[in-house]
Amino acid sequence: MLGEGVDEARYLLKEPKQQRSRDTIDALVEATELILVEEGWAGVNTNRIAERAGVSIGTLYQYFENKEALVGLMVERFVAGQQVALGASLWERLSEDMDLERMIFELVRALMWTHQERPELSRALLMHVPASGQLGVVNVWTERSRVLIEEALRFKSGELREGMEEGAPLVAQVLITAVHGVIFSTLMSDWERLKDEAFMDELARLVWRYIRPD
Amino acid sequence: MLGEGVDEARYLLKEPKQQRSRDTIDALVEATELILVEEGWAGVNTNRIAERAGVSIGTLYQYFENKEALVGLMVERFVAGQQVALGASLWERLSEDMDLERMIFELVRALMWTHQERPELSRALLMHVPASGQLGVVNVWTERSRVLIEEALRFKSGELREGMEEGAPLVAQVLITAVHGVIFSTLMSDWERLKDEAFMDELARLVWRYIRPD
Amino acid sequence: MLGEGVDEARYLLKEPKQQRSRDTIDALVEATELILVEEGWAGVNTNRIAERAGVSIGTLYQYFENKEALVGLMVERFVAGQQVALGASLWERLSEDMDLERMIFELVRALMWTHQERPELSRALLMHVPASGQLGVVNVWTERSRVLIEEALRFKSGELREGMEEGAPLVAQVLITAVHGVIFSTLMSDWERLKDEAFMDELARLVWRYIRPD
Amino acid sequence: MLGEGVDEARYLLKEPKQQRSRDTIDALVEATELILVEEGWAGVNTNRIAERAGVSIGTLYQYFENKEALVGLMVERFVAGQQVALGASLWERLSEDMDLERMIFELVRALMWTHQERPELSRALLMHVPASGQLGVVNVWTERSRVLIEEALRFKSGELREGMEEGAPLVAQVLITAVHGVIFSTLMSDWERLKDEAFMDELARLVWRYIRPD
DNA sequence: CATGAATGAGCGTTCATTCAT
DNA sequence: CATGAATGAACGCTCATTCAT
Repeated sequence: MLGEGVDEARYLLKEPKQQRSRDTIDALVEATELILVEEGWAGVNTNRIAERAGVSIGTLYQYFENKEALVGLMVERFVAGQQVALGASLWERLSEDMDLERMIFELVRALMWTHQERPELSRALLMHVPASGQLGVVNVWTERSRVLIEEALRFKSGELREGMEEGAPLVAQVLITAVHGVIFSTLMSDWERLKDEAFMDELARLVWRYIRPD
Repeated sequence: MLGEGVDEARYLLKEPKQQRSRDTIDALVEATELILVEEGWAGVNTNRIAERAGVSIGTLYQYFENKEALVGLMVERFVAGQQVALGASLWERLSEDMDLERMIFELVRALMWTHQERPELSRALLMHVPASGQLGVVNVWTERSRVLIEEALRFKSGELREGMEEGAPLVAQVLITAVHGVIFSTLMSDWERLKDEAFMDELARLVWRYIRPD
Repeated sequence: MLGEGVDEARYLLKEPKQQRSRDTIDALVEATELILVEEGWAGVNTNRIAERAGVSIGTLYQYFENKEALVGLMVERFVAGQQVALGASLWERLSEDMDLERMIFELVRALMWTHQERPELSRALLMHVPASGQLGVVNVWTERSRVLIEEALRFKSGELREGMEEGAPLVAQVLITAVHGVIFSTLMSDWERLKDEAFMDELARLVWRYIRPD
Repeated sequence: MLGEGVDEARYLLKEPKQQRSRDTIDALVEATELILVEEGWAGVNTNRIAERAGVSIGTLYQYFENKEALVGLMVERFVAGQQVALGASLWERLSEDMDLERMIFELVRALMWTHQERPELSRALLMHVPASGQLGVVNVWTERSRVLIEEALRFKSGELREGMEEGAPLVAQVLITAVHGVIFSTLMSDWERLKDEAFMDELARLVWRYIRPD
């Protein structure tokens, strides 16, 4: 199965039982995202978040122990959402009879595509969240993607070059490191290029040439 | 020529004329670095910087218009220092009669080496400084490295595969994007691996297989 | 008559008619006591009281106009309880044919005994509740005890020294002031000593030597 | 020697070097006292203290790590001031050729006198400060007074009744416990009586009759 | 009636910056 | 020039209380 449930309770002081509560929490998380994107990390403060979410500051603290927990949930939701999107994208793009080269191209497109929908948020999170001590995010993000890709590649190890006998795991690792590395630096400098097909293909080619037999 | 002068005046309220002023500025910049590395961005505040530098807060504001300017100079110096180091490293490692494959390996090592001397500072800057609006840093860093590498590769375009006729510029771009991407994500997750030779060689192989003729 | 009815209605928004209401009120008062003893005055907040009492915050405000009223009732009940205990204790300990000296010793023991059952609550109330504006408590407490004692001493004025012709009222005043004074300062510093019999006897001796004939 | 130096540094973040700093600290401490007396503990908040002291809130936090430290210094100064006053008062009132009875009367007057100059502050501190966790204050206060009195009584043990052979220490203990007890409860109920000479004399008589030979 | 989600004034504290000495 | 005392806007957070359901 692709994607896994998110343990939101970890970030919440009490489980929301009514729809009203859930709406409040959603509004708070979305306000956090919005402010982060529009004003950067410096603008993210609890009073402003509450105001923007249309609730009082007291309400925020009914559901979240502190600012960190709220930001944590936002990040968690973002990462989880991207994993779901990645899973769905892979499901659509891949078929078992594809050869490895084609598959690599599709994997790269799928990976980049997850950052195209809300590139400003991807970027803002990448830039700002580490600064607030949520370093693990990037790692979790990377690790979960790696697992998805490894699964997708499971039956293709026969098409790898010599020296890559360990097969899918290693390819997944290389692929994810290179692709995420490129995504990260692109997000930081010129995120429009993430939508450039030629750029994607070039990146896929980088991976393919690395793993194909000589 | 490798490396270019740094326009420090851009960050300073007045040009330091005596050695004493220069010492004060150096102390402030170094204190900023130290605090950033030891306590993260959250610990970087002007009062603490001044205290650690052994000067009064008033003195800090004699030389810098605001906190941003001081941080800016620190970053600028760091990037410039790395460029000089990279230039020197390339100068040592490269010779004109190397073939392209060997050169790629040396280039990758040179690029990674610049982050090995003060990896905590590289990492801290990457993680924390963008958050304070110094986004350009990474780009400047990347761009300057790209120029250095392009220069080094100038006469090797004959050894590239077809489809890379544009030669050195493109290779430099790919190389720098991939390598920096990997460096960035490694700094964020597991910076000890930056010193792992096998890791460096694998990265060089990635690049080499991308650009070599079929 | 020993002890008088407590006017609980003064603290309640509406008279509880069913047992269920009375249980709710009791639970709230007891939760308040518990929290005060365990966490001090700082821990006493209405949300926590309601939670600990197992009712909703809204219910608390159905019965009490505000926090002060709830605390007031708790204090009132405590003081009233102590008066009843003191009355009962005197009833047990005293008999009409005792001489005054013996009576003094028994009175002192009775007074101290009322603070031995829940010394932490006595202490917590003494320390924390005045701070919230319930100053009168201590006076009421003292005054009611004085009345009880005065009654007990009514027929002993013949055994007093000269200069104490006013008899029981003055002795009661001195006794209560000295004993409560000592109880108060002992509660604040070293409440274990309240159970020390030698300590009680010394205190009784203090009073006795004061009032006895030369 | 009567009275001992106060370790104010324990409460301050940095030693005040200029008169200006000392004035600021004094203003803050006095503002704290004033607010405590006028509005009770509930009115004591750092913003108001700063405002009333005529300085900015930032200045308060230049000298005090937190609210507790400021309150601590105020209490410390008050207790120390009272000790000095008590010492001076004893010095004036006592002479070596006094008999014990006279001495007891003077001691009681001296003890009560220290609470007559600023009875509202004595009372406010007694009522409010314990509630904020500074319980030790009362004990320190009592203990220091006990030492002063013990010293004053040093050569009078010959005039005690049998059973008080331990002499001065025990008398000092009894005296201080009874007198402070009475002072405490009087402060809480009717502090005007602290100035009532007949009341003082009655209290002295209580003590004297306790310790005198039969 | 009971519930508990929501409110918001106000608290303790921080830190970039100014300015009298 | 250097100093460091002073400033004050703004932050994270609490808790007594209200009110729609």
